[in-house]
Amino acid sequence: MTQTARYHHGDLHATLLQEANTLLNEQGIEGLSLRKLAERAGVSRTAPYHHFRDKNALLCALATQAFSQLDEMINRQLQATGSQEGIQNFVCEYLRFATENPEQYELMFGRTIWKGGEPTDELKTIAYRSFRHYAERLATLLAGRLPAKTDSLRVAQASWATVHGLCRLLIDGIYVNREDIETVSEQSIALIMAALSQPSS
Amino acid sequence: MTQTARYHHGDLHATLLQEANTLLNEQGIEGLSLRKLAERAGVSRTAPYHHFRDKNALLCALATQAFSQLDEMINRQLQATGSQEGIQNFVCEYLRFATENPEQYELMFGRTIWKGGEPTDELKTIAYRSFRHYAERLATLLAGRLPAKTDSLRVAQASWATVHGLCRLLIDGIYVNREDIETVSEQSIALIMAALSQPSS
DNA sequence: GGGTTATTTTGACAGTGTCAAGATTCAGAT
DNA sequence: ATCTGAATCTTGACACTGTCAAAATAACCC
Repeated sequence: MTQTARYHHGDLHATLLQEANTLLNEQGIEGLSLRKLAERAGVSRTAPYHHFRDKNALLCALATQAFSQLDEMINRQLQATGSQEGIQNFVCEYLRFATENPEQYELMFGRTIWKGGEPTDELKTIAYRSFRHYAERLATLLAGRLPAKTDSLRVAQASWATVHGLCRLLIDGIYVNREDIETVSEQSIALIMAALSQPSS
Repeated sequence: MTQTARYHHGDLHATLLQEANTLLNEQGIEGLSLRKLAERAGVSRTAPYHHFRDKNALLCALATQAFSQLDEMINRQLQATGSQEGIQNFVCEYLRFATENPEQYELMFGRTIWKGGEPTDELKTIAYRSFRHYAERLATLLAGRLPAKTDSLRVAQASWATVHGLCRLLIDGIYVNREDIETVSEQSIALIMAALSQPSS
């Protein structure tokens, strides 16, 4: 009954998720090992295996959490307000999300989960839903302004890819200047929105 | 003097690079270990350390090779021909480069080298030079067609980020449909070029 | 031939994910 | 209250990984 050294931890599942998150932020994906994690939780090396089938399962759980934050941010930020400004703000917020939690972002979109170990159904669901929400909101914002042959889904994919690409260049350490990235995205949006102002093509 | 089982390998350095490349293509970065590599080269586990200081050094050498291919492709593909078509072809070729050698691309732009282990000076040089070549050629192609406030460097950064983002989504296994990616990039280019046709803004 | 240097080897160490077997505790039914 | 089965946790082990130290072997130059 004493709080130190009881056989059962009490709520290991939650503790693991929490501690894994701080370990992830501190040391990155590469530094996140199950053994370190177990030690931090004050538990044996194999104890986590009774709460997560795999290391992959743990990572997927973390990524799922992060995606739900992102999804919430999308829905909050992309309300149908003034279009250009709204999009500008969203991108700004997206960049902040990625650069303030680079390791989480890497986990969410990195090959560790998506290519290496199979992503959970839960994760796939929320990830694709997040993008669908983005695409829907963006379509609403751009309604009637797209040239005839232009599919709004393609615009959503292209714009997401652009922001994602910028984030990766920054996060992976290839491009370092955060401010530049911001002006790049601003100019891109301005350019495209200028193109969309003119009807048809 | 017999070709089997002589103490000195003869040209281990080159053999290592070559074998590392095939191992990379077969099993990906995660599957590329120095020990497997050494075994394939028919040599002891620590032999490679006399030709490459680190595993990181080996990876950087591989990436440098790949970047020189990319650089060559850029210079070949982006000759000052008809602008829209030329850019279209370049993007197409870039996508091919990335999707046909996904592991090389991952190595070139991935965090393993850029964030994890410090990139070699040689690698940094050729990587940045490749981008500079791209930016210069693109600036030539778009000369006089950009709106007043638009910096051609920013356009280069944004467009590279877009294609890079698409490649990563594909390579990391997040987005799977290769053909979609192609139409996305085509539509993006068409949209932007349409915007650039109108003078000023 | 002798000595220096380059190359390769074996041995070792600290890490990693994960499986198998045993120990301990909890919860529900009798 | 006690027995029983399930949940939880632990120790031991295995096959990997990168990398260092020290010894062995070959090449090369004078």
